[in-house]
Amino acid sequence: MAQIKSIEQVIHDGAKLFMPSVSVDCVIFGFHDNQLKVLLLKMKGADQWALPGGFIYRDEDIDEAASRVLRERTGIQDIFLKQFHVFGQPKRSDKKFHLNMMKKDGIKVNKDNWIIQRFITTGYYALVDFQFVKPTPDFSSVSCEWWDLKDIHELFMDHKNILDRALETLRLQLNYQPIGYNLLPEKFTMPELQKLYETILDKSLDRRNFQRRMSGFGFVKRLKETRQGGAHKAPYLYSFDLKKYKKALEEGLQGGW
Amino acid sequence: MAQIKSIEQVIHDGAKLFMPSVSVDCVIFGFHDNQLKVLLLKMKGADQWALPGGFIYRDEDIDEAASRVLRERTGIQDIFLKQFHVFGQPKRSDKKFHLNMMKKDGIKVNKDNWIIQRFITTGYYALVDFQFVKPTPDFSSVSCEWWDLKDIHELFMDHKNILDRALETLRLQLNYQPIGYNLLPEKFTMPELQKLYETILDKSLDRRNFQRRMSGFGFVKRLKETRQGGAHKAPYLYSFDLKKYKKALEEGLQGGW
DNA sequence: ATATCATTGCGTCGTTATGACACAATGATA
DNA sequence: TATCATTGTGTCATAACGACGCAATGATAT
Repeated sequence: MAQIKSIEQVIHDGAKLFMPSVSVDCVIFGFHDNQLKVLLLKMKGADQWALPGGFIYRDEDIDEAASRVLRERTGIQDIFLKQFHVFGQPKRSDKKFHLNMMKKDGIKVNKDNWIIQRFITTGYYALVDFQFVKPTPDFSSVSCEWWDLKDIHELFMDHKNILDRALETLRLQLNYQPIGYNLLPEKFTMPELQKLYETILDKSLDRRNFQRRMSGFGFVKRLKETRQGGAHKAPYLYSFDLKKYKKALEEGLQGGW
Repeated sequence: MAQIKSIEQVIHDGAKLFMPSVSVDCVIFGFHDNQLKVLLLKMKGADQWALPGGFIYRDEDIDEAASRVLRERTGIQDIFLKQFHVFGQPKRSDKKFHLNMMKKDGIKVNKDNWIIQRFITTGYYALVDFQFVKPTPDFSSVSCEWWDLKDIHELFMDHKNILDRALETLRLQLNYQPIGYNLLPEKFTMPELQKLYETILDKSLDRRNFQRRMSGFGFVKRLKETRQGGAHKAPYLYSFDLKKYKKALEEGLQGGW
């Protein structure tokens, strides 16, 4: 499984290497400066941004394919990753657009080539610790960057729709998946955790009730250190008790937000 | 899009009609005699039961393909249907098994035929009103029957795994999807609704607290009729106020079970 | 040095929701 | 007519929740 290095290679060898008709797209979430971020690729030959994606090798598990894409784009080995939806409308990819894009880039491709057939894609969302990511573009893109969630309005193909669905899934799974654990660094403050919840839920929460409830769950432990350097009172640092966290999530955190 | 009538036809025309590599499988839930039921197919040429499934026509939405499978197996037009997971392990289908099965059935198939390639399948779960279903086998099966959930132990390929995942999804989405509405007949009793919840959650609930809480949500309305014919006190009939039900589900029913 | 001020940590209070259980009403069966 | 499983309604103590008060902290301004 040699890594793909050019569009030409995909066009030439794709049909042989990969499964036809199927792809994966990844919504990679990070959290930094109290903002939810998404990793995007700027595409070659078009002034558009896209979600990182890829194809499935003929003998590769689809989850492993997504995991591989994640590794290649972020440099991180073990990443929290979940499927959330299959996007299978016949019109979701625009053949003419693809052909034009490649033409611009000086690439010749036959009209019945593997790459411009209809694809059904499985959407994955991933949660990463922002600080460890080394954004790396792939063969189809010129750069790979973190975007602030609120600044993303238009994306390649149906990728904005995919992103919106990922966010919706994140919201629904907040009580069932270790979302805080995977998005935050090992040590974090209660206001940071709250801000993460508020961003995902898109609503503000009462600071004191949030603290009480979160503490009540019993899976965050307060450390003896405080976060220094802020302009005000130094808040305590916390970390997750992963064992207790996962146990609590199995049943689902009780109550709504 | 002519309906497929025989295995021979699929083998012969499949590659032309359908997308390669992708399929759908449906876990069709019903509720009858206070039991959760699943619709299964008994396969030709093998003493095994399988989930209803199908392929995706080259110009068909994947959700529509699942919907079509549902229509053909149940005779019902509008069915509640949700994707829940993609099963994409390379080893999930066993080429040799398929070849043997067809051999038994006296069907010749080339080793590189479309049908025995690797398939990635998208699992859907469907909720239907038991009484309206007319179970109908497809080209690959000799019969189509309702099975009691608790009697299903082994299925074709990885279908038992798919079923288990569907059930897990049902459990997790109980507070977010109109599951009661779609599984129960228009009029139902509170004990019936409770039994449905208990079956899905696999735990018993206090009758009186269940009634209080369910009434408190405000989307079940008590009718003036009672269910006659039972051996004991005749319970009141209820029906859903669909508008209020859906509104409540948007935010998710608060609290756990 | 001292006052200012946003932020943090901890607590109160009234209301509501929850789990556990009691008891009377119903209506087919014995 | 008595019996009995089942249904409808209610009680009560406890826990959880939302809204809010207030003092402690520590960087910045005066």
